[in-house]
Amino acid sequence: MKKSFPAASEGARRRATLSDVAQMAGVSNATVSRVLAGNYPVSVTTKNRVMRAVRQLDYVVNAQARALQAGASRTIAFVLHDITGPSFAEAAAGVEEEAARYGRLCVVCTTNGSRERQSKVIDLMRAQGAEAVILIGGTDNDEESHGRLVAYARSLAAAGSRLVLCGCPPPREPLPVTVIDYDNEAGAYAATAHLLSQGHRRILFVGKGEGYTTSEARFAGYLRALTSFGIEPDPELQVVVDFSRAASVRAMREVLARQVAFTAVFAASDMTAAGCMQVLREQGRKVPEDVSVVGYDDIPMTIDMTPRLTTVHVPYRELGRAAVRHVMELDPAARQDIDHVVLGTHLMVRESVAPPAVEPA
Amino acid sequence: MKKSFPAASEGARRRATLSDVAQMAGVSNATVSRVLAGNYPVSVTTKNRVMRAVRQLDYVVNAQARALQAGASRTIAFVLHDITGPSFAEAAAGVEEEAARYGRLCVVCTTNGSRERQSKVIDLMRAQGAEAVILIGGTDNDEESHGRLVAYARSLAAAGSRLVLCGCPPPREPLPVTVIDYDNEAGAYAATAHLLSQGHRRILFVGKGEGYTTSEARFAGYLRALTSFGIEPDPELQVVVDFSRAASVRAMREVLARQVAFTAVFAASDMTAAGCMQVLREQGRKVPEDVSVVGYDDIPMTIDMTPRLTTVHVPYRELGRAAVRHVMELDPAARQDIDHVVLGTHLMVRESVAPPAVEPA
DNA sequence: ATGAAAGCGCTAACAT
DNA sequence: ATGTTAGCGCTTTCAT
Repeated sequence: MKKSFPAASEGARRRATLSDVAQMAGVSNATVSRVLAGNYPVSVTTKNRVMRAVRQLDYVVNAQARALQAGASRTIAFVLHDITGPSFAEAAAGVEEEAARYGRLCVVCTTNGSRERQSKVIDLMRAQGAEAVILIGGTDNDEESHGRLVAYARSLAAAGSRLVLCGCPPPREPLPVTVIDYDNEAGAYAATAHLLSQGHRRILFVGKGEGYTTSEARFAGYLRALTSFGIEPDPELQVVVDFSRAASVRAMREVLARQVAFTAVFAASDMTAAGCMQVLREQGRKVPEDVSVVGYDDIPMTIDMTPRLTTVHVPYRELGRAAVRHVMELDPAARQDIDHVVLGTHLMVRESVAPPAVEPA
Repeated sequence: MKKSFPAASEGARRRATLSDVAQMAGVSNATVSRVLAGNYPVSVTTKNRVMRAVRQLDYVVNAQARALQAGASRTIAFVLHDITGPSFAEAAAGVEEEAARYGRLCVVCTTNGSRERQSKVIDLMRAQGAEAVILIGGTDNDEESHGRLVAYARSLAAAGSRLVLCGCPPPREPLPVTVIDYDNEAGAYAATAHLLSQGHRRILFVGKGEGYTTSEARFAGYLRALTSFGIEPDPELQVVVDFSRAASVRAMREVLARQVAFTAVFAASDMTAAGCMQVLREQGRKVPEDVSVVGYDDIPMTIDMTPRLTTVHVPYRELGRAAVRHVMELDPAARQDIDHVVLGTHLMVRESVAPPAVEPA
């Protein structure tokens, strides 16, 4: 005997309000509010009556009404290109985790790298009254992007919110912004130096994305390591591609076809490394016997690659956490300056690097 | 000369309201509202004056106020265990993508599998007035879990919202719920049948999570395939573990230590498969020459595994999209019944399966 | 074409 | 300890 349930058969019933509770409990609105907030003395008997009504009506506050009255919405916005990227997902987890700890809601928006969509999202978040808007990922390193960032920071600040930049360098001018960065350059230096100290001299850099901050910093670290080992950088060894897997596959095929000589690859991201390794395997070049490979990001799948990928660990989860924590703990009075944090990176040595093979005579 | 910017130096200034705009433009609130909504005739000159004020004040609506007035909040909630799992991330992307298409905001909450946290999150979402609450992932298959789901569905429905279950079987009783499922059992059947048709007879099933819907359905498919090939299931070949990588590594080591004989592994998830392959490799067993392996989920990293993993493709992104679409397009009047959709799964044949090696004489 | 005013659900000051 | 009331920012009748 299936008994149909009243709620559904009545369709979308009006949700219970605080007044409903008050009426049922025979008290005033204020009393109900006080019972729920628990920040004010209320007699035990009334409290019980109110709580019974709350349960009976299955009442929950209207967050909109509360936010309107409070003038703040207890939400954190997280804006990224694509939640599917493992490193972004990791950062998102950090943000969500920490937001939950502070009792904040976490709104996620993706932009697919579209500037237009980014602007729209920022406005949406201002409309929401988000306490912070966390932008993750490197940015384009041109005047126009910088200008947009400045505008975002200011309009957000003017509304009592705060822009947080994750994983990109701080703007050059004073701006009400929090920057949680990690040491991209040092990680790249360490990775390259590792290769050099194994004896590699011709190291292919794959992922020289021009005008993109993350990419530029990694490339800079590569260059610095080369220089400090007294090696002249060779433009032929610098492959310009974005961080996508597909792009690196294409690029790597092209490099191999051109017969460029190299004994090691420093891929600017693990995805890039995955693409390179696929092509190397296709062409019968063994990693690390024939070619050593180092990646960047230390995404979880690196340990399932064969050989396990040596890569630069980036603390993405902590990046997300720190972003939230900094905003939550920042004294709103002291908010005008740039608030800049740099997290460390370090090399994870695994199995994709070996000394270069001796030249066949 | 660094000019300091006014907004920041004044600290968190009050954000501009519609009244501010009205005042600056010298019109009434109603007029501003109408200009912004664009759903009402307004003279061109007034419109221009209003728009100028909007730009000058950098005004954006207060979403809370609007939602309060409208009685609806244009947000979709997405609740999952852990955003870091590649398949969940994929589904999340689908939800976000489709939500954006409908102009909805997407709130993400993780529960880490805690029931307590799940309840809290549901209430939070009721408070937010989310139009839909999408729960993704299998559920425990016990009375208590079922009871919770019933309660969620009803209280959400009572508030004009809707519960959407993604990737789990529909509840046994009529309930105001939308279920977007995929054919777990058929996928498992196909995977197992593939192995069987290659000649494998002793197939290890890793990931028999007891009382967990996803796991049970996959196991059922395995069993059915065995039966239809006239093979007696062997309990020794059924390994009980959750879907985590770490658990499968432990389990696989234990199985190998026990010297259980098998020529193929059907892992109930790709993560499980990754763990199994790691252990197999550690112990010098080649895939697929010595042991064939099939996974489940088809997460992106499967193509970077060596050998590339043969696995069952699950349309996670479409799952997320369908969840949103169904709620958005459902006539609220027709909302009482269970709304059930089943998406298909199919086998992705790659390189981790080969016929079993001939017994060494 | 525009304005005045009520009210969405809640909290907090101000009574009592 | 409890009630009354104003108002958060917006949309939307109802007037004009």
